[in-house]
Amino acid sequence: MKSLRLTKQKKAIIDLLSPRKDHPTAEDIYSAVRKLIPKISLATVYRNLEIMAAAGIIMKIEHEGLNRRFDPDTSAHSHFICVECGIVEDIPFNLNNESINQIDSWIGKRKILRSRLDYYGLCGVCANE
Amino acid sequence: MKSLRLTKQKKAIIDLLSPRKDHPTAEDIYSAVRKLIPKISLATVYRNLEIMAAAGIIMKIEHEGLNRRFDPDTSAHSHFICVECGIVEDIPFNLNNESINQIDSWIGKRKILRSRLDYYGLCGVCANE
DNA sequence: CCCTTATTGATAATAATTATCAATAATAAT
DNA sequence: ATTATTATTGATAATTATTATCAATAAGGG
Repeated sequence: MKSLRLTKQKKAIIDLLSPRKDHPTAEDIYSAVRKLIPKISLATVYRNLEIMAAAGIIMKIEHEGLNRRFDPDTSAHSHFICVECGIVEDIPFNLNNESINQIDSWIGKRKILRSRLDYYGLCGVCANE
Repeated sequence: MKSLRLTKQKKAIIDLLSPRKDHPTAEDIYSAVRKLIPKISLATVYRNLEIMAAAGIIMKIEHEGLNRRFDPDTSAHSHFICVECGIVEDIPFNLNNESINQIDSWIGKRKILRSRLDYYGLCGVCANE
């Protein structure tokens, strides 16, 4: 009977990620959490981020060209990715379900678990250049 | 005046990719094209795939957990990714623009270049297990 | 044909993530 | 409580996909 232990490492990672809106990478989180637990290992950070993502506590987000990032907001929402500077912004609207309904007849035996709608472009700063 | 030369390597890669519906990786294309040009280098395959994707001749597709794949179909279309076996299927419907319109007021100075709507789930085969 | 420049092939380098494994910490059993 | 059991950690090695390097080759223009 394996139990999931909420270690001080996991707690520190969650506490650190929770308030953030900037979708940090594992490396970002590592350098931040090191201020609290200097001896924490990068592997532990990766490991626990994956475990917590699998448990649905946080969300793993992967986008073209960028390395993996993590988001404390697990609700269905879209991201805007600047192709110039790589910033990832939340889009404050939910993905509408029309496209999902549209493909109903195509689905057949397939089972759709989730969808992802993302936007790529230039952020406010990069658009002025 | 740099010109883009359609070398026999590029031609072989396109000819090979064009009829395929299975979204092969660079490695897949490499092993296939080696039957035509045994001495072709993996680097050449990667290089030319990137060049042709940048030129808009083919499309580069990147999805969570999978390595980069290439698609001869450059039209806007969604993909269905099986989280079990990793197969990438085309969804024969276009992304509707409603979600894009919905975020108009949020856009501000941002410039949206493209969007991507993908579905994750279990394919017909994997759903029966 | 020669000259210039793009492209190739071979290989080294990079970089992010994952695996390994002995040491440690947490919980459970006695 | 003390010991036994099991999960987790930290350190580091391994992996793997992709990118960079660079001398050699090939292509096309004049």
